[in-house]
Amino acid sequence: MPILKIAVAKPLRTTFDYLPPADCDDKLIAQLQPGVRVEVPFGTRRLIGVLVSRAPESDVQRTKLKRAIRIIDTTSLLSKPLVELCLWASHYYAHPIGEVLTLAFPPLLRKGANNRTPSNGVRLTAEGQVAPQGIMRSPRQAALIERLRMQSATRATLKAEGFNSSIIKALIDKGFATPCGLDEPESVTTLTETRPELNDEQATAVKHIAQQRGFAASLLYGITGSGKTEVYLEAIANTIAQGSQALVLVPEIALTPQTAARFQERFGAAVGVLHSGLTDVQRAREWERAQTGKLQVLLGTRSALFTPFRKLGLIVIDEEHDSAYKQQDGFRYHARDLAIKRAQLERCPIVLGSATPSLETISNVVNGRFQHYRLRTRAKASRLPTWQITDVRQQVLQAGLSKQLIDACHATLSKGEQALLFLNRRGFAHTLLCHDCGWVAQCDHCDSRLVVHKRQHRLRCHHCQAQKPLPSHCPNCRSQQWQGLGYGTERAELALQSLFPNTPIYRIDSDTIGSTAQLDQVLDAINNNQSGCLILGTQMLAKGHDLAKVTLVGIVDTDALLFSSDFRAEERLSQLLTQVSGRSGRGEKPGAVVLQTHHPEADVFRRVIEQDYWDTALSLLDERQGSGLPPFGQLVMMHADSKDPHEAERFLNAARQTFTSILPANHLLIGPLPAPLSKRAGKFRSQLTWLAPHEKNLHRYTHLIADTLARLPHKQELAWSIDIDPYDFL
DNA sequence: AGCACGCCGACT
DNA sequence: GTCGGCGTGCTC
Repeated sequence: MPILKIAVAKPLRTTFDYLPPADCDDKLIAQLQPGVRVEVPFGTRRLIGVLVSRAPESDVQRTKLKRAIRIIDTTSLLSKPLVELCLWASHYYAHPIGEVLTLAFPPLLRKGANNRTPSNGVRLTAEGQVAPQGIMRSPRQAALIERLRMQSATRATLKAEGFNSSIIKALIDKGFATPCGLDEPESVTTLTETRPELNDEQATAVKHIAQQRGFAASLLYGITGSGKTEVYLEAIANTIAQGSQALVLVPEIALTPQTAARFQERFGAAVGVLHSGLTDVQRAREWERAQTGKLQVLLGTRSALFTPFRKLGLIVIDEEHDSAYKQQDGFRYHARDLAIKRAQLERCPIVLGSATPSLETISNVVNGRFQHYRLRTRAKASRLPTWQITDVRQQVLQAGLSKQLIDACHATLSKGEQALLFLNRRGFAHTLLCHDCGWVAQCDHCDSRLVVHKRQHRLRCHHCQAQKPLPSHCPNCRSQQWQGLGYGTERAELALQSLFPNTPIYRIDSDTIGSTAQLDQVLDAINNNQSGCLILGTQMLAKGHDLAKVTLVGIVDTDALLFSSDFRAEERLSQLLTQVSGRSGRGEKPGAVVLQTHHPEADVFRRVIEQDYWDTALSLLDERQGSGLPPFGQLVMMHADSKDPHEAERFLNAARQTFTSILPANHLLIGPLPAPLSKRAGKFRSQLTWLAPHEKNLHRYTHLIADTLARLPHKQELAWSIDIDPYDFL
């Protein structure tokens, strides 16, 4: 008796064995592909599961086996490489298989809804698949069955092949075929004539990518404004010309209507866009367009990686260094790393683009696994900015700004140009302090201070949802002598308004910008500004937005990153400084960067200014090698949290005991230590770090570790998770 | 994760 | 005497 191994969308790390539904014959079962959805009884409930594999026998006792209720899909809606990717990812990240496979379906289909609304296509049903003898006396119908067994087709196509609608109808009436939404691929409507003129470097990259057959990974390393997007567009055009589809991933914040418009201008209706703002119906539509081959280009964020394609011919990862590609909760995958795996499975090229590539990627270039194309020329012939480091020690700052920076702003504005001030902290002041007794406003649920948001008249925690009104007097001593410590963007904006009373000031942070459309609007307003303005913003500004009139960038305060315990802090700071400074001087005018710091002597500043990013990264990589940290070893982080102050640590301690006996001596266990924010949202958090040297069968240990954690007795309220290749240590 | 089974306190 | 608290263990 054949057995169906089914994954259900629950945090269970195994598949479950089922007997086929009662009304299915063996031939049909033998044809079922992995990825097919199956409804199954599970405990007391019914669930939609996904077929992972078939097996002749089961290890489970015969009496315990249940029958599946129904097979939902006759053919898998997920492509074969995508199913393989899910299985691989579940294994690599030690994440429950059912939850990974579920991610590959749009929400509408997870509940078992039928994919396609009946439309102009026809495909065989389960009964039609298994060569029914009964209709063989109708040769035309038999021929149509044979035809459809090759591939489903639209009615128009079938008609052209000589099958009139009465034959099709007869098959449908007998239940051998069913209508489905198999449209013809939409033609690429507008391959715009006004292609940008490519320079030699761009043309070389495009040419080489076009020559790649099968899997090949390339880094497109180009400074800001060097025209990476033109290379993407041209490479995609080549892919489409060969009848294949292209997938483009961008970080969440970079997926603005502006970005989408750029692809749509070039490829018209052949472009699909997946982002967080879509409704379930819209999402299912784009998914289906990719799956059936109706779209040629899919532009999306992280999760778009799990979209099925009919024929994937190219993957592009823009801003590949961006940490937004790493999912930070639940299924903690890295979309860039998985994209590389997917390209291998799809046997297609992948292009990673960045002005500041990650050390992982640079390492792959150095050891020859990745091709490397460098774009040195700035598109508009503008020069790199000049740097000025300002020592703010013992200086009296106004609005958090040094005299040098304020003067530079005045000079810039007087020329009618724009200045961008980068301040990576939201709100008014990061701490509310009572001047008379020293009382400080703390979050009740986290181990952190509340941030003053003056306009909203509230205190807000930036680590959980907690907020409360600003107190009128100190709860400790009744004093009303409040002091707000530190400058957030809100406070800086107010202060700037009095320093520059006649200058428009645009503040860009997650408090002022609610949607990508809104961001687009503000960016448009800035680009249309004629007489100079100030732009004040957080991280949101560091990304590749085009601000052509900015000639001065002020980096107000990044000193916190100098002392971060994160081993990637210096890499990140180098990337941040390079990216932010790249905002300066993108037009014809040269740019300047003013960097404020309490540690002007720090190595990282010298490197970023004197060397180009590549050399900085090579030095960092060298240092990384000595420590055995990624990419020279593998890091795994185990998190636990609980309302009980000690339970999480107790749990991880017990885990560590077991691991010590499992792991070889050259593996390093660190902790358990309190998480950097040891109390967050009312939970006490602890973490155990595992650093392993690279070896072929590392995942074997990973699974032993995950199984150990799953088996370890613990209180109900304790939650644990495992993070392979962690990015954030918060 | 759910959901059921299971053994101890305050209510119709 | 029962309703229900959430501890623990299973789901093919």
